[in-house]
Amino acid sequence: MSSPEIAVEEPSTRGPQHTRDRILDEAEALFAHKGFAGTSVRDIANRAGLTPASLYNHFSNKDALYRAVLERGVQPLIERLGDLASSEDIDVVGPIVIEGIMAHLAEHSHLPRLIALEAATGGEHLNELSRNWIRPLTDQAIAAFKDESKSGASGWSVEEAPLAISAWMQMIFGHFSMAPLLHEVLGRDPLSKECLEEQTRFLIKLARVMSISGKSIGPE
Amino acid sequence: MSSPEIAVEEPSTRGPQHTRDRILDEAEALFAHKGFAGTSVRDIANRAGLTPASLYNHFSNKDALYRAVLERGVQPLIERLGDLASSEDIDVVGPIVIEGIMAHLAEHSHLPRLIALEAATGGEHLNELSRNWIRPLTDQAIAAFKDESKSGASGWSVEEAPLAISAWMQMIFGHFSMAPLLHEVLGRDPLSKECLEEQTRFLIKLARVMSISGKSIGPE
Amino acid sequence: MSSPEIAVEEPSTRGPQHTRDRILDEAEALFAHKGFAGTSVRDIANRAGLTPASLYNHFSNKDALYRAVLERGVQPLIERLGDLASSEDIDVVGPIVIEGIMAHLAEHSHLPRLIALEAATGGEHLNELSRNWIRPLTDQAIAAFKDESKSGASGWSVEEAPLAISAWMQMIFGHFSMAPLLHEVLGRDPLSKECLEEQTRFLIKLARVMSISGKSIGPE
Amino acid sequence: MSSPEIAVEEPSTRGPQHTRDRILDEAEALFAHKGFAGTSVRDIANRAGLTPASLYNHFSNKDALYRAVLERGVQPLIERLGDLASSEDIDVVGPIVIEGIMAHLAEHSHLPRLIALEAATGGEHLNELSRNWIRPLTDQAIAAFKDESKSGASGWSVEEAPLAISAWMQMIFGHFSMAPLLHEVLGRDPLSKECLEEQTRFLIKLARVMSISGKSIGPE
DNA sequence: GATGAATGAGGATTCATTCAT
DNA sequence: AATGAATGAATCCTCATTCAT
Repeated sequence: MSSPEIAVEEPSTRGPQHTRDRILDEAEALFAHKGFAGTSVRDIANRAGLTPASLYNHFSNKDALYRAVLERGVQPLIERLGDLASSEDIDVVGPIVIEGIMAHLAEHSHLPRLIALEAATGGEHLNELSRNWIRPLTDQAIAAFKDESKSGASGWSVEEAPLAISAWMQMIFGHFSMAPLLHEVLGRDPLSKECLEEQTRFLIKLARVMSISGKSIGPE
Repeated sequence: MSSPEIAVEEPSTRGPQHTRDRILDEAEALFAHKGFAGTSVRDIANRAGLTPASLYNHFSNKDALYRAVLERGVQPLIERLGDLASSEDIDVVGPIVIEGIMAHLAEHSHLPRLIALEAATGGEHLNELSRNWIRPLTDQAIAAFKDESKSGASGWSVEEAPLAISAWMQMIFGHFSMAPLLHEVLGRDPLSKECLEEQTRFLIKLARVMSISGKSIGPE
Repeated sequence: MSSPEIAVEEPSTRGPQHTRDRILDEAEALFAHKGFAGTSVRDIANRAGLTPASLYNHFSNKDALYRAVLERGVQPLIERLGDLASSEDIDVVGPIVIEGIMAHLAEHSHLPRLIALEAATGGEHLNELSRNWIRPLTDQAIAAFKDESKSGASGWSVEEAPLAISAWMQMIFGHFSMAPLLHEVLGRDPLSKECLEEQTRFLIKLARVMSISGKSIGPE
Repeated sequence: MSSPEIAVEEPSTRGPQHTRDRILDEAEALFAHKGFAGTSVRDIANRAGLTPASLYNHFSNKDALYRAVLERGVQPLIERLGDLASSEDIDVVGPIVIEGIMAHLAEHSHLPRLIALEAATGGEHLNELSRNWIRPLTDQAIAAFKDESKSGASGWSVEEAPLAISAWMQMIFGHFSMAPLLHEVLGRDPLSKECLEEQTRFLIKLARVMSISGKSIGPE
């Protein structure tokens, strides 16, 4: 139940760095490591250098804290993805998007785990999480995929769009959310710089394979 | 914290069907839905028609119960996979393996969620889980992939084997472990019969695409 | 909480040696080591090679078992003491009584601890314990002491009889009931053969000192 | 299991008198009456006017609480004894020491019972109890006794020092630790003022007898 | 903003005991 | 005579939360 590797992001500014942020940092790390139920308010508070009672000066609830963590973490991720994806030429943009996502997730590796936990358990916040954040994104991606498949260039049918997007989501998120398992199974830390680069290259290559070769094959 | 949809597998034979199995059934469902920490022994016991105290006549611990759930669930899965995968012609076997896995997971959809939770949190049992069950499987799959890539047929290099296997793992497991999220995002239940069939067809097609077209492209 | 040194008296006749006695043996040892509340029926049963349920075929409750232990242990002790003490010439008998008591207690060292626990806590059974067993004994001893002091030989007054008897009781019982503490404090095991012999000699000498020198001093 | 006679030391100042001390008071009384295992945290808390949960704001453990009780009780006792015993002329000081100890124990009669329970069961804390508190004291007493016996004045040999000290310890502590039993057996409350005075006089007399008459007798 | 103290609800687990087999 | 399974009550302790200071 111990998880020693949880790093304090900015230990330099211990006192300031606005308490609220310190709480959010620790909460994010703990929620990602132990899930909502497995994380105690006391743990979060103590790690942030506070009494549990003091924490309630900043967040009204454990639940509100959790939501705040989710929002603070997910919002910029989504924005970033939105920025990256809102372009035209998929062939050109694809690699850039993939690289961008991977880089961002690498720097905020708690998030995919957080989302994976929510996704698997169907937690209470899954609803707003999916409605507010993820759904807009996937809708956008699905639309883009459909555009391309309609043009007949890819070899994938329009109906396959959700499946393809889902598959990509899983491959990208999975690399981070299952990092502890992959580390044990593959013998390498998926979050290490080189491993991330490899994975990024692999995904880019896969994207190319999927988009090009679909043509020459046709539906089944 | 709501979990209305948890089904009792065989409500017909309430009394018999040996208590121990009833406990394991309920525990599996609850652990998969709420995680280890989020699941109370009382809940499991009550659902199995027992007092918490009685449950301790069958399992010495919440932890031991969890391990038993894991083992009972994972072992046949792994065996099944092993059986399926131990054959020769990948082009022929591939689809069969994929169909087999998908069918099995569909019938035991708690497992992927259970594993995803363990994988994300790096729980205490992750170690034996990976060492005893998952690692043998991935090692086998990686070896098979390497064989094929060495023959030069696939267009993938030997070094990419772990990445590919990892990707496949995530796509297959992800479909189940993120089912609640996908349900919300895509508007369809990933566990519905038709959705499963589509997904299976999609993965088979993707496998074909990857193995054939890799050739005509080469490394990056 | 472990107490490894608890010996099984007769491991030769494991099966037979009438279960009931095996239970009593283990119960005596455990009650003496951990007190009534600190001893669980399960522990006793398991040590006796039984299921707790089976134990209830021999004793109707934990309490009845405790009483049985007390009785089986105390009765022969008291009888022995009674035999020893029912003689005339204190100067001659004294040493024999002391030796006898010490020898008996040495062989049943659980008893003094058991009694000390009851005595200190004023447990529920203290009443019958004192009324039925101890009181008759002390009354007898007090009477003997009074006889002697009346004769003017000892230098102790009649009123001091209870105090003297009490003191002797404490010295003799204390050597056994505080054995664990004395072991730590004095660095020697009070139950070892040589230590017992020393203690016996010391007490005999003390008895002589008390009975003789009282004369030459007088009441304060 | 009944313990009707437990007195609340200072019921006057119920609210204040710092909660922590109230807890310690009640815990001391209960531990002494029922032993560690027989005392429930709930009981202690309720008697101190608290919820069990609140008690944990003051002590992290039942065990920690027990240790605190032991320390708070034993420390001043030991200090007192140390003060009393650190003087020169045994013939003069002896009575003063005995009176001092008896008076102190009379006012803190829980302690001897507490120690007797630990001593009899060889509890987990016996080790530090003996090492930190009791051993220093007995060592000092033994040294003093040896000094005297070396001077040839007492008639006791140096080797008998531990036995003598042990005997005295048992007589003094025993009077309090076996108080409930003695009350039943002797028909008088050993903690009553007159009984205490008698016992004190008796012990002083006994000390005189031992130290003086030893001379004229010699070793056996 | 921070905290010590308080608390009701609930956590896992053990207890002594029963009963059908 | 022995046992596996069941249970209500009690065990110690943690939880999220509140409130006066």
